[in-house]
Amino acid sequence: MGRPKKVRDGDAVLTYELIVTRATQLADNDGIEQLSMRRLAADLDCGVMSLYHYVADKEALIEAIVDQVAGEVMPPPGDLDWRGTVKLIAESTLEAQLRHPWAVPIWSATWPGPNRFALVEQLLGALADADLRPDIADLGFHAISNHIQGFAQQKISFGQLDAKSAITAERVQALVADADFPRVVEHLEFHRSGQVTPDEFVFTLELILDALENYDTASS
Amino acid sequence: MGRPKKVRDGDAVLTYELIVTRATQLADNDGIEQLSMRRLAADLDCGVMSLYHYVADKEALIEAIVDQVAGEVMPPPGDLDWRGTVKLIAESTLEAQLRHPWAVPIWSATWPGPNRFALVEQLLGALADADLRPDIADLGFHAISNHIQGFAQQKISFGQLDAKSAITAERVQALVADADFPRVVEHLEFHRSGQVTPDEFVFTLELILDALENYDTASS
DNA sequence: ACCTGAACACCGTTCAAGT
DNA sequence: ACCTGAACACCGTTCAAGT
Repeated sequence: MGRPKKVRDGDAVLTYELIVTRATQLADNDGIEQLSMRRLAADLDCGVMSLYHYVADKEALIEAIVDQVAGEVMPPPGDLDWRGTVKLIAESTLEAQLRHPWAVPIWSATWPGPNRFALVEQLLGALADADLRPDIADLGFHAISNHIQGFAQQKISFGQLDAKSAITAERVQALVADADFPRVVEHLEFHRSGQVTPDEFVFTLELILDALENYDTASS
Repeated sequence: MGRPKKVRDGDAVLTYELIVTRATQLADNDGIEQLSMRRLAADLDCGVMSLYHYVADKEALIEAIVDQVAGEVMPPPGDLDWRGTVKLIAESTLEAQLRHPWAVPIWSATWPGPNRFALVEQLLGALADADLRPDIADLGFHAISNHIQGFAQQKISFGQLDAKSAITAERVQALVADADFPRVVEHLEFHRSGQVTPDEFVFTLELILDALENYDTASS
């Protein structure tokens, strides 16, 4: 009788969801390079090896927390046209990624989990509604994905530029002082000064969608 | 008299270039996760700590080998129009990245070295020749960069799909069997079957360049 | 079924010391 | 200037053993 399972902190028991959630928080707070099985176990107040009953290895854990982020993306309502649907998916994905910057560089390099597959399914579905030529739809899917991915990475990189990090500030200084790459310096300044339109994300996205639509009508 | 420096393997002496080249080879052969300071030192037949006289730390080494890859990109000849220049830069960058797949996921996440800055400078220069509106040029720069980056990652991911790796094969099987994501499965099949046009890379690139040009002429 | 400590085979890097 | 071994503070994971 009584609980057969070990009880800790009231009713909390070691769980796949708990492990993944906690690991995500750890990555959010300290960066993903600080996430280790040992630190995670210490955080969860359990033995290191207990984790391996819920997760095959560290790689699987990383895949799980990336998919956790993918799970934060809002599913689009069903009553929008395809362009509106694509736009909502893109914006929501970007927001989720910016909430968890560590996920961005590994997003496309890790095997997708169920949440990310669901996301891809939604985007492919929206593009199917556009009735594009199959190869144009495929190209569009990748162009849109790349745009989201690249914009998130860009935002993160430029964000670190203005951050407290004295070492990058020093490096930017060196770059400007060298004067070997005037256009790069100008480009950095362009971004730093906030001259870039605040909604460049959807602006470029619309440009992509226009190109897809135009190509299709032009050739059919 | 005689050589003041320690000589190993005939005339070979420990050198920044030697270290970076060797590290790149190690990453090429065994993957970047196998690249450690200790293995690199063993490869170079020197003490581990000797490396630290040429390289600040492992992060600096990683930046150096990514920049080594950027250095393989062919500089475009000066007598082309801006579209031709952009196309050559893009193709040459893609080729270099596919020769060193490990560099792709970290490419945009690491601080650029001189070779990568030179590359950015060239691309910005080509776009400057196009006389686009500054914000369109900026957007174009990122769209083109994202396209190269995303296409390389895509190619690598799908490449690993057909590779010997039994574990991904198993996972694709599971995905198909689940039938939860019919469009994803269809999309995978589309790529696997080689239905995708072989030059989708330049095709999409041209679509981007068209969009840039069209937007500019339409609004000026 | 769930949990675990000890042990193994690794890491990057500091420090103090050699030539 | 260039090189280095020992030591420190970590890693992920196997294995054998506990409840």
